[in-house]
Parts: sequence; structure tokens; C-alpha cells
Amino acid sequence: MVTKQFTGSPDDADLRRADSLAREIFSDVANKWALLIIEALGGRVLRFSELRDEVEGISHKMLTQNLRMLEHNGLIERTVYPVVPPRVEYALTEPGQALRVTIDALCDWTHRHLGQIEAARRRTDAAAADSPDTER
Amino acid sequence: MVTKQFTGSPDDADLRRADSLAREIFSDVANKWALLIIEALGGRVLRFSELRDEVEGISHKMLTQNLRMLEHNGLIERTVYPVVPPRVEYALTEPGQALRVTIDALCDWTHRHLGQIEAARRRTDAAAADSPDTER
DNA sequence: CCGGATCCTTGCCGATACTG
DNA sequence: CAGTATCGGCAAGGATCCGG
Repeated sequence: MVTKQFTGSPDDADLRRADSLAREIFSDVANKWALLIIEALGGRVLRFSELRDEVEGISHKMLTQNLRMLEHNGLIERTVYPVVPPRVEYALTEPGQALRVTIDALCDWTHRHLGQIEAARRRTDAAAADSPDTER
Repeated sequence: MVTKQFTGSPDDADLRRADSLAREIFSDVANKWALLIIEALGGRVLRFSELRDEVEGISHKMLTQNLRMLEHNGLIERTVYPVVPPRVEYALTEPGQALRVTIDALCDWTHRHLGQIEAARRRTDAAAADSPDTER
């Protein structure tokens, strides 16, 4: 679990601090765009505009915003080439790579359970169409 | 990756449909509360109020909302006991359990990299305090 | 090409009150 | 105890313009 129990041990102040930090990081990382960006980067080095094409559906603003956040957490590295027009490249750092592995697992899970989930949806949708007293 | 390239093969309509579904599921699942709820459930069977206590910080509304969503996707099972006062229990289904494993990995990652991330933050924060021309 | 800043819309989410 | 419905504030996020 991310959240630990409060045991009342001597230096639990440290524990709670680390805990809230974990929560914060978790919240940063557990968001759609961040995950998609990391997955899009993979082991590659991509420019800003390339990333925008890769992620598909992300807006200019969300991309920069998340890139800043990821850089701030040390998950990606940003390299600026002082040329004109500007060239900026993004790549995963080591922690970023490690995170990507777990995100890959998440993607695998999604694909492996597509069928089951689709079926479950049809079931609950059908149930919703029956039960309501507003039948007919 | 969740998003596949458009290759122009025969029945790519199916592929794109499955793809958009994957995206949708990914968006459902890649949200803070859903992840925390699944992690809180673990292998256990919990009542609504127990879940609310476990998740810490979640509101009544967000909890029900996400529980409905997770049930709709077949990741959790909802059992209602027709007693008074009402007793409703939630548990992970098999797909839910599988997902939990990958979420565990995410939690592990968070804890293992707490230090590196904290360090990275201090570095970029320090850099932000230097560079601005608004120095002093 | 990159990205900051601004405006404006949308919907998220919390608080509250009410049913079974 | 569990769940729905409604309202309101506020922040997320899209579109656009400008500046390096």
C-alpha cells in the first residue's frame, strides 16, 4: 500500500512525511497523460513535436505541463540545443525507465482483459436496461 | 503501447475500435482514486464504510462513483445483503486481482525511488531559484 | 520549433440534504 | 448504513496569441 498505518512509533514524523511524499508522487504519476507520455517515450529520444504526434490527443498545454512535472521529479531529461529553430529533446532517465516497465505491465493487462471487460460492460448495461422501474 | 499505428490493413476498423476501447479503459483505470481503491481492497472483502476509511481522503461521492465505474468494467464485485441496516460488500474479481498486481508494482516503484525523486526535486528547485533574471 | 501567458469553457469534486 | 440528487466553487484543460 501507499498509505501506511500510523503506529505511534518514535519517529513517525519521518514516516508520515515520506508517506505524504509517496502520495504526492503517486498522484503525479497516476494520471493519464503522464503515463501515456512515458509509454510514448519508451527507450527513445524524442523532440517536443514528435511527442505531441506520438501521444495523440494531447494538447500543447498538457504536454508541456506534464513534461515539466516529469522533469521536476527526475523521470525525464530535457536537452536544449541552442540552434535556430530551437531543438529540444526528451528522454527517460533511469527511474523513468523503471517506471516504464510497470506501465508496460499495465498496458499488457489492458490488452489481455479487453474481452472480459467488454463482456462485463455488456452485462451491466443489460442489467441497467432491465431493472429500472422506468421500464418501457 | 496502448495506441497502435494505422497500417491500412484489411480490417483495421476492428483494430481501431479495440484501440479506442483500450484507451477508454486506460483512462478509467489511470486515475488516482481507482488505483487507490483497488489497492485498498487487496484480496479482502470490504464494506462501503470500511473502504471509505481505508482509502483516506476520498469523499463519499468519489468512492461511489469509482465503485460504480469499476463494477461496470467488471473489476470489482458488489454484493448486497438484504438486511437492515443495509450491508454491501465489495471485492476484486479475477481481472481486478490481476490489475492489482501491476498496481503493486507501481507502489513498489514509488517507494524504491522516493529518495531519487526527492533529490531530483531539490536539484530542479535549486536551479529555478538561480536562473531567473529576477535574482535578488 | 518551443513554450510561456491569457482567456474562457467544461466538468470535477466536495458539501449537503433526502430516500430505503 | 448505503446510495442518489443537487448545487456551487474552482481548477483542469483547450484555443489562441505572442515572444525567443
